[in-house]
Amino acid sequence: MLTTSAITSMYSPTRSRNFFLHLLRKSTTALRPQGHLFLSIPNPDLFLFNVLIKGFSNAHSISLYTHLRKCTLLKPDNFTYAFAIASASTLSDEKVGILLHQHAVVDGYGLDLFVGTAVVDFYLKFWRVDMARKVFDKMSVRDTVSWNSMISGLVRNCCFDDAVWVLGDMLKDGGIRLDSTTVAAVLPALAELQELILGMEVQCLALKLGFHSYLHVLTGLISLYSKCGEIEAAKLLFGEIGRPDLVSYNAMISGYTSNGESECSVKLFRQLLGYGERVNSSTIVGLIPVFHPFRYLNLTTCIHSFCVKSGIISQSSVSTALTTVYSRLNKINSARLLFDESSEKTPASWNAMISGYTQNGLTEAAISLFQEMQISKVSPNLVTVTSILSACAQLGALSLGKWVHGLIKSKNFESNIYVSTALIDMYAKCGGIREALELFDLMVGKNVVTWNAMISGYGLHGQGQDALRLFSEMSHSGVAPNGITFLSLLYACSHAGLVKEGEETFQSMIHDYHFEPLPEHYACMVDILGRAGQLEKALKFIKEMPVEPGAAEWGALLGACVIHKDKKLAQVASERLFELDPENVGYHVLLSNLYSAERNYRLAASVRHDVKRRNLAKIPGCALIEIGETPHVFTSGDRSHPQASAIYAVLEELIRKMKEAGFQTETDTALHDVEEEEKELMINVHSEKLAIAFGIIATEPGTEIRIFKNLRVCVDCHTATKFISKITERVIVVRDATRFHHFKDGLCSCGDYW
DNA sequence: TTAGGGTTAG
Repeated sequence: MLTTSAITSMYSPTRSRNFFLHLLRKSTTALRPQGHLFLSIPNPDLFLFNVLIKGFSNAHSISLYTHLRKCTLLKPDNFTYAFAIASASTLSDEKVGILLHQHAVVDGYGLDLFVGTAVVDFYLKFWRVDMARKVFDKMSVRDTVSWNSMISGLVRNCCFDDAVWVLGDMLKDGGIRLDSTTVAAVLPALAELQELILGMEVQCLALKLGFHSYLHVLTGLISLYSKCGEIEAAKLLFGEIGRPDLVSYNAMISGYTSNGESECSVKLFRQLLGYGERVNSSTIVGLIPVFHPFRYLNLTTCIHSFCVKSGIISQSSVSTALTTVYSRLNKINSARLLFDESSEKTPASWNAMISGYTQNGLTEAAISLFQEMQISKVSPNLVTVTSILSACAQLGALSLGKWVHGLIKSKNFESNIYVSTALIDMYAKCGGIREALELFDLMVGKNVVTWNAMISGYGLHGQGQDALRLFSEMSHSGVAPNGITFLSLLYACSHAGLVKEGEETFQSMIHDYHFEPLPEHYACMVDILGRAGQLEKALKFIKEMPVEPGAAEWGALLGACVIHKDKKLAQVASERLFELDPENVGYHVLLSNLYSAERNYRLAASVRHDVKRRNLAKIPGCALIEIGETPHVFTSGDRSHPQASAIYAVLEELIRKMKEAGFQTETDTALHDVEEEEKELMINVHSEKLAIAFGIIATEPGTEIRIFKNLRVCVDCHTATKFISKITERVIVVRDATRFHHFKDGLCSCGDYW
């Protein structure tokens, strides 16, 4: 170990400076300024200062620099600045580096090769791409290291296009040779951009220059090929490595995973464990996409216990990755346990848990954890707000959504594409289609998800033509549609009763866009035809499908049979459904409704009995209304609300007025085999009617009433709401399980089509 | 040189 006194004794003109430097390089980690021994050296020269500034390369370097300027007559040179600025890059505060840069500029070293390179690197580490770019462009002399710093820094800042452009400039600059670092730096950018051809050119260059077989180059190439879907090429390269290290294993594992070859991925992972290799967080993270609901649960448990045994569970990236894995497996309790046990909770850990909840539909849990996060003084970041917006959208929590929007504005998160897309989706799903459109129109750089969110928003509100118009705009904008785009379009057609347009979209998807329909697309077509009453055509469509029809298609047909009261076809569909998906209670309910409507109570009862026997519970319907920021939830026949008696009185009065205006209770599809009068009573206290009645009490006359319902709105409530909107002169917006209904002046925006 | 918590359909 080299102590400060040792340095002092070594510092004599007789010793060779190179030898001294050599010793220092070997043992800088052992160096700590003890007292001010060094500073007591008589007349230290600039060389010694520079060597020590470089040697420490941390906050001590900055103290030395300050001492040099304040307590000596020495003048810093380009080396001093280069080393000091490089040290400033390791600090958490950017102010020091900016100040040093200013000093260097004043002293005329701002664009020096070494200083410039250090400055570029510094700015890129602090996410100031523009400043780095400015300095780099002004430098008259640049070497391989400065080009490499620029390229790797741009990649770190996710400026992949720029990184590739800079490589192009570097190649044009004839005097500069690229090295293996250059190649390794640019490969991730090419992988991210899926620039396979350019990547192959870079590979050729690496071959020509003789560093193709370097481990870090090969690893970069494996990742490039995997991300471009060329898994075979990646496999070949992996085979070329004699003794792969952990990093190349990780690249190959995640390559298999992202190409859907889960089995290979898991096999390689097991091989890695078999070699007794340590696994790191990247390995686990790279495996995440392998985990689907109920797959590899055993493997997860093994990985988990491995992480515990080897101690890497204490790394927050590992426990965060495992939290994500458990929530992907729908094992949300295990995820929560891990989250609670993790000692160091980074923003990513919070986000993994919050998004785990939203992705499993546990929106209330997501929101309450979000509140806990704020109590813990962890500041929500881009990812947090995106997840919370998704929870708001699912829940219809407009007031929280608006509050989050305010937070986003205050933190300047609006320009992020995930955030703005989630905002559009939130507004659309909470009934604010106008607000959604305003944000959408203002957005620059929309991706396919953004377009999909807006298209499906239109669909949700029954604006089928607008959805189709937006799709044609999308086609002109150069963003390629995906499966979800077509699904959203088809749903938009379905909700708006646009049969011809739906069929055209389906055909265009296959023939113009060469998109192979998935089961969901077929099901959606069945839904379009079936809802429109073309039941035979729907059946024919199912029978002529090139793939075996599944529960989705038959389910859509059964739904249509119930709407159009076709018992015969319903029996055909349900027989298939009970085989294909015996656990699903929804089909039983649909069938029972159909039998009830036909007054065939014996059959209806037998279906219900079947449901009971198998312990398949029907989801109870409930409706939610927000008054101010307080949500009020009602279930059918609910009397638990403090204002229950007032609510029931208003409802009674409304029903009297409705009947005067010609309203007749629709009891056809009610489940129960009871007397007409009694059925009417049950139906009149459906949750949404109670919520609307409360809305009328709790808001000023003329205020729009917004209701959220977990199930599809029933025919009777739909008709009733139309009457109520006219009688009370209110706009009533109801979001049910599949769409929005805007009631006004006795009419609904869905055109009675839902 | 590997990986990373996030948005769209139902």
